[in-house]
Amino acid sequence: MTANSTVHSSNSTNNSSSKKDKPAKYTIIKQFICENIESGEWPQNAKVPSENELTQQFDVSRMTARRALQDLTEQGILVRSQGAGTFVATFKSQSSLLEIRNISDEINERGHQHKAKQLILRSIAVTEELAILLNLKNNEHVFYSEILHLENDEPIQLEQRYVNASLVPEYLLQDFSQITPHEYLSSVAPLTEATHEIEAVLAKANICQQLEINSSTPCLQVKRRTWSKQGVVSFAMLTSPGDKYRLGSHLVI
Amino acid sequence: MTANSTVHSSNSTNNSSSKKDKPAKYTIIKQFICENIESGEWPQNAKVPSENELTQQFDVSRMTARRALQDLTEQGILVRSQGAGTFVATFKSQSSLLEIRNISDEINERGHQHKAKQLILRSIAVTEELAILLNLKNNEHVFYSEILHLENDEPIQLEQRYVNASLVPEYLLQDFSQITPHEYLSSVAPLTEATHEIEAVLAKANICQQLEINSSTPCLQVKRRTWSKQGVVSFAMLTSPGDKYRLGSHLVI
DNA sequence: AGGCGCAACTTGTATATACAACCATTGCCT
DNA sequence: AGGCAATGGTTGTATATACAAGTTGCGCCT
Repeated sequence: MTANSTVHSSNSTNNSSSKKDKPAKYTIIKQFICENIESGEWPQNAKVPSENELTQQFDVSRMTARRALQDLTEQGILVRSQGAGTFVATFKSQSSLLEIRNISDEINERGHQHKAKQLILRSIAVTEELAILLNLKNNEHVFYSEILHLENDEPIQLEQRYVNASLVPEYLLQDFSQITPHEYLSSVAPLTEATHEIEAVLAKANICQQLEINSSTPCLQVKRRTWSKQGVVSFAMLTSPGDKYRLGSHLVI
Repeated sequence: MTANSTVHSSNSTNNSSSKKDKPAKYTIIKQFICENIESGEWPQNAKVPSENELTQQFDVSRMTARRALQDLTEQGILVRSQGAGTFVATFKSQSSLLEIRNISDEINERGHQHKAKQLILRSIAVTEELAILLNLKNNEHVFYSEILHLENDEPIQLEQRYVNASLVPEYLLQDFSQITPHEYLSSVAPLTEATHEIEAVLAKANICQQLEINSSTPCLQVKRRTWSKQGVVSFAMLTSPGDKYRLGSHLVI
């Protein structure tokens, strides 16, 4: 059992600093540039230091300075022109589109009444597809909830949600007629990212039954994956009758 | 398919430009990777060659191979994990709502061929509804265009567009089998803002006929109003069969 | 059989260098 | 004065190298 020597295992935390938060050099340069733009020091169309100037200023190689400029260009913050220089972009694409909204907020904003009917709430077996969607590793569990949202007592949306159980272990204890899954998840694991796929489909028979529509009604189906810092939190499939519900978004370019 | 004189392929003419197009080495590697993914050779989650393997395979330096992988990672096509390798991303958003995109670019990015068929292009009478939508004052004219977009010769989207004639007086002179309305409007009056409404509907009979679908196929219908500095430039209604087209978006919060 | 550590591999960061392509300005020549 | 060529500065592409940091799996040892 090798109890003789103090097991200075590789995990001995020999690091003096509490966290190894030493940022990369190019991130420091990026911050420097962003701060100057934020503060208005460098207005739109202003010329920013060239790669060589940054190289001297920060005592880094040209490729490092270049990477900072390149990253910010890909973010749409800077514009580069071969031979001319690098400039602050004129349109700062602050794409505030598609904030992830709670359907209960939406309904309330219309002055209508929102109710939620919890149909299913349980742990389920992990299929291969689910493992990919939620980016699961071995032996992680998945919770499943099915909730019907009502607007003035009319079905407006069926929410089928798969949740990474290891990230949200107490999901099954919630009462989703009191709080929506979206609200609960946001409180437990704040969102950092989301992807949507939007399709027009004919819903399956069981969904049609819940939504009280006939099988030929076109439905808007949104598949939404949400991330927190820890990883993929949940995958939700939201189905709404096309004649009762629509999506809206506003994009400022 | 009736051979139509107004049909324009933006895929063929674009790539072989008159200039000498010696592509950069890293773009060749990117193409190689994309082709393998497109063809299904490398399915989702498949491991792609490491930087060192690409270095040998293409006889380039590691930084060049790296750039190819990096670029595709930033496009969301690949996923990289330090120590583990590079893999084909599980989710590739089909189109982004976060930027207002040209359907021809979308189709070309999928490696498919885009054609546009101009059905209608004329001045129309101003209804009250249109006056509200386009925020018209007195005696302003409206142009109307109807264009069918084809992906690999299959109808993919019907674009019905109303344009503020006083802001874009030369709209009727354009040939929209050569340039999409979106491209033309962007060049004349750069966008500053846009709103979308997304619905699932059953399309009207004449639209179904153009899209070559039957009347019970659910369609995704996007209504888009776009602004320039001068005001509302155009209102477009984009109708696509739900079984051929979907919208995607990626939102970083 | 099981746990542990090490080695091999992979990606991340960083430097130094070289040349090509492009832009804007300077200054010369007509 | 006007046109044109040279020049210096800037970004784009590419290579070679080095080390850090993370993952995986093999194999030794207990």
